[in-house]
Amino acid sequence: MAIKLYDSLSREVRELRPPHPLGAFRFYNCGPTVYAPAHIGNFRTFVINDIIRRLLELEFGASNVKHVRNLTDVDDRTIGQAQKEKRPLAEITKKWTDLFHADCASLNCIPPHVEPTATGHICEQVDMIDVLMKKGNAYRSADGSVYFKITSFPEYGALSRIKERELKITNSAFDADHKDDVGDFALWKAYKPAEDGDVKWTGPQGAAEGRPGWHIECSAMIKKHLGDTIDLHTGGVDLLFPHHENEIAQSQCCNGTTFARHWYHSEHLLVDGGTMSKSKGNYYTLGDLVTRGYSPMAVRYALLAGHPRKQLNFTLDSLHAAESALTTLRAYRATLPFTGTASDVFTPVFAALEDDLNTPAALGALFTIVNRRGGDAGSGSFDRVMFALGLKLDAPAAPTTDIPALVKALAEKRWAAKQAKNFGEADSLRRDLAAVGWTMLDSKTEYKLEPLKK
RNA sequence: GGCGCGGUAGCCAAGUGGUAAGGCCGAGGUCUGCAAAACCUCUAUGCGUCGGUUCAAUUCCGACCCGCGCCUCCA
Repeated sequence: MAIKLYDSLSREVRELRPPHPLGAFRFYNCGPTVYAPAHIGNFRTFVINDIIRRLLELEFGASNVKHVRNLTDVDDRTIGQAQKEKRPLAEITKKWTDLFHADCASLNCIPPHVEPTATGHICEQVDMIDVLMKKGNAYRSADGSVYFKITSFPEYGALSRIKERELKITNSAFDADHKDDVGDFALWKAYKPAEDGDVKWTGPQGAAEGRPGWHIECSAMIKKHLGDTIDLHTGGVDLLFPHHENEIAQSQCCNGTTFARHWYHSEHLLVDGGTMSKSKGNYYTLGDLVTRGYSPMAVRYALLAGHPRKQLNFTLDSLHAAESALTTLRAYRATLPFTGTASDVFTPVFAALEDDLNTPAALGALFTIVNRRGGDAGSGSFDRVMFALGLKLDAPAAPTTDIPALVKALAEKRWAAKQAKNFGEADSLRRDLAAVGWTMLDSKTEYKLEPLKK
């Protein structure tokens, strides 16, 4: 089968073309800015991109996919955070990079093959800016910054359909900058001692010391690690303009060829029907949800429960639903005969995924099959589905908690009473256990202790 | 103002020009001393409102109402 995916540039669902003859399928996904913990909205995008990665591997073979995702470790926000904490930039970005990696692992996201950083590619960025200045696509401003001249690129706006004249003229746009045109964007930002601390590098020829603008990093890292043309470029919708529009302008003017053959943008996550914000109290990181007793796998499931190109309303109830659904899948997996991957009972699930990444339809198809039982479903074919969705069923439903001695003692007592068929006492002890927040799950020969769910 | 998306059962959420996937919750049942798990059954004559096209519309068209996103560095 072929993977069909919406293309934001042509605005139609198109087949993802096979890798070009010279090598692997080149896939770039805009990564996080590492100045704070990523929130679950960020992870919606990364989980969706993880599904794309998995489908590409299934379609073209794992060795024929090259996946690159960057880390933005120098920009206004990272520098601002370093200044606020009065610590070196690298220390701040290392801390949040480590947490990001840990969260991705918890969510069972396959790491990209290359994870370049902006600070690790200053030369490459400067080189591109040099070329753009020489070609007349960029100019130095009075303060030594360098701007891209959007009128030099007639196709500017093709991706976002935003025309130059529609850009709002804000005060700040003219106050702080020295650009010729509101639409022009920074390739290089001149050093500002009051704001930038000690963060500065030697700039392009003729420019002041400073740091790269945000957009150029992706263009430079893509050029270095994937080449002048890539097969798929993805990110959240918010990046469509200006970030991706600007990437196209920079890369195509510099390289003189098509930048990305396919663009894909996932929609935002809403929480309780609205935008997440710290002030509304609906801003969640993965850590917040784990602290509340939800498993990372349930978070992943919940993030897949809506169509990636539609806003998804995330609620704590949806996490309950996800935990229950995963329990059902675990139980189903346990009933399957041990077999290879030959069966095609799960074809509808893959068909849904390959039809523009319809994850909710895929989950629907999966449960339809699960509920019907029968067919020649076996563990191998089922595990292949779980791989595509990235659902790890062997992960515990919730982190195990240490069992207090008191609870253990009560449980032993009740088990003894039950064995003696002293059911009155056994029931009474069950109530005592509930009072301290625990419950006993009996089987014929043994029991298990679990914390009571709220 | 410009560009774009959406309104489907208590909640979340697919989908189609021909009569509403799936998950959660809820109800009933089987099985367990009880509880839990598991399994079985049930749960939208209805898809924002009003018109139109059609043999047939939730699905196409128009208007309207409501919600959401982006419009210079937010995934």
